[in-house]
Amino acid sequence: MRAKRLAKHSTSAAVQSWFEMKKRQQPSSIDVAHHAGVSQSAVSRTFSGQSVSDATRDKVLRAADALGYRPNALLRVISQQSNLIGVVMGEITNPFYPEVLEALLIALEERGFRVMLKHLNGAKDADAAIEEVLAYKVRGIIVTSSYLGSEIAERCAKSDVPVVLFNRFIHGIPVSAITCDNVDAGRMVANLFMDRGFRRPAFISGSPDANSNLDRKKGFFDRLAERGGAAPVVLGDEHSYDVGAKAATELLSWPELPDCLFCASDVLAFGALDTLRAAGVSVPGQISVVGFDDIPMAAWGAFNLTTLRQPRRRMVQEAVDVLMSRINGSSATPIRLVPAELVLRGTLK
Amino acid sequence: MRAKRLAKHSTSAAVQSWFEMKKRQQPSSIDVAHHAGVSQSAVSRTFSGQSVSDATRDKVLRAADALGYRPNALLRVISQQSNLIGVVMGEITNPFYPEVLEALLIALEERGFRVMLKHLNGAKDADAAIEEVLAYKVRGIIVTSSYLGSEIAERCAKSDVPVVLFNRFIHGIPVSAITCDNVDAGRMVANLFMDRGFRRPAFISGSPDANSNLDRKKGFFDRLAERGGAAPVVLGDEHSYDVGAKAATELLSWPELPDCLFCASDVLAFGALDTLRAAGVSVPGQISVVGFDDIPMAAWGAFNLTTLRQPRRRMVQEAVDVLMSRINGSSATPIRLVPAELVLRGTLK
DNA sequence: ATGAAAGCGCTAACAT
DNA sequence: ATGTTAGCGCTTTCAT
Repeated sequence: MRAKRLAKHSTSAAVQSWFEMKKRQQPSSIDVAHHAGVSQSAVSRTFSGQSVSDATRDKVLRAADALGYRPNALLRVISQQSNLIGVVMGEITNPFYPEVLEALLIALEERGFRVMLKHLNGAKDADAAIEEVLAYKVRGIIVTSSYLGSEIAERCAKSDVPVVLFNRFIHGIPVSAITCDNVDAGRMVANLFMDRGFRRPAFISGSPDANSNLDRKKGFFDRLAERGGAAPVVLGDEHSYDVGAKAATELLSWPELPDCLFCASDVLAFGALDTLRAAGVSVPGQISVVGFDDIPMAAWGAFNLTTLRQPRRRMVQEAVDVLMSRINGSSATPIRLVPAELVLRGTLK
Repeated sequence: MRAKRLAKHSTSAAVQSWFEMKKRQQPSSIDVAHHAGVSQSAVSRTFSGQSVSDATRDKVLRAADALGYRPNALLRVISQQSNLIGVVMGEITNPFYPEVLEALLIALEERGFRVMLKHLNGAKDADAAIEEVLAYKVRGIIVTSSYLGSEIAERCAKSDVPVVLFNRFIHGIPVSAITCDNVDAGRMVANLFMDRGFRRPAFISGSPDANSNLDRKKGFFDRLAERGGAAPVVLGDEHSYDVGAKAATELLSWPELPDCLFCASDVLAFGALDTLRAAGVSVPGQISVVGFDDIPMAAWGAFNLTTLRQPRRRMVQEAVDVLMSRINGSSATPIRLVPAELVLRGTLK
């Protein structure tokens, strides 16, 4: 009966290969049952922690051990529900995200879930990535990408598996989101610059497709305008050290150097800082620099960067909490804006 | 019939809740078949890309769309083989690993596999983590942890799913491994220091449990001894910026500063560099510093660190290749030592 | 406490 | 080309 699935591999003559292949097969609960001289359900009960007599349990465990049996955890997806969570993540090499990923893994595994990780390459394949993950009957999805388009979000909303957006929110559709209050953070930086009396602001931007980046920019620009500040120079188009460095090089060719610089992420700021300093510009003497994220490196002596901290741990905690309550039946799809925290360090005069 | 599984949730009176719950269920191929007026196998064939008439395919797709049906990709684990790969990874926040993870994800997804990611918290739960992943009937496992003990490796060898170790190798058991030739790299650094005429070497160590760390140290120490160099001072016990900084602080209190410093990882070197420079020590004027890994930050202006590059891409490529050949039936369990490459930058005199 | 038997959603033989 | 019928390895009734 079990040999049936082997039929296609074994010719009628090659009887002994049966045994070979049988050995290769992972043993099933039936095999264990036979070996132990009990019913298959006894095996199942033993491993799912139900009431079994000590004698039976003992026989089962002994047989399982002998055969190297391990219950197939995936099969719970049939009789019960899956305990898989899909995590779709872009920009893994931006130091902000490994921190997030680690926290997510810990929080989810702690609650008995396993994670299927899908890599996102820019904005374009977000759609396919989510479809893909959905095919594995995950119990929920966490998408950490600021590139997410709203069409995809709508598709998420249509699917009956709860989706939580991390670092991106979209109003008007029933999808939860946890994100730093980027607009407000941008305003904070504008206020900071105005309060200190700076006159010539500049902004180094991340990807123009990234929502978080746009929000930071918007808050910054709007608030400057409200307070009658000058419109900032804009440079950059991606979150990377090299882009920050290139933007700073461009700044240096300006007739007049800006006196304050807001970078949409810490990595951008690092590139700018290194370039400015290499050119003999004093930071913060001649120009103040503010970053965003507060990744661990921002605190390092080489940078000592004033920045806006995204409270990662808290954001992850909230994201997981929201996902859990949706999995447990809640239909609420809250959008949580977590305030960024200003971290004053040496790059601000 | 399908309502059966709902029985436990619905009381005999609450007939209408049946419908409610039915809506919540993900539709099955049978539902689609009914809706389309075809057999269930027609649905299966449509989605597994077998020969179906255009008319049937059309009916099926239309029905599937109406019902929001999506074939359950996990179930292939039953009739066929799983396409899941377990990736077990520690130290995710060490910048070396996100690079590795990204490359792994891309390579594996490219070949049609999905990854289940398990976080490893130090050495202690490696055993449980691997067991856990094994329970999901993954097709193969990649373990990236230099903390791996040989007992666990043996357990991997016993399991019939192929395991590839990344950054750790163990002789004498049938488990493949891809790792940088750490011993040789350590020797390279020793040679470098001796060639340049340094006399007072120091070494900042990562975790004493980490095999890669020990190998680097061994190669370094052995070669120094062979060439009649002084035995180095040893500091540190973990791969982190703070440990590097603390170690450097200790160095500074020495009566005589070492003239060359080998750090077992780039992050250690960064901490040491920042601390030394902050104390007014000239690098490389008074002391030369060499790191390990060549993570992207090592090339940044702030550090410009001389280091040993681990050829990440190539290592990942090899790891995936070896895993694939094992999955495709090969029983060879090669151990590949990839040579590190010296990258000369500004911190070496 | 235990075994027999009926599914779970799908793929693959088999039959038409 | 299509439908029918067995399974896949497990969990869950249902008897005993």
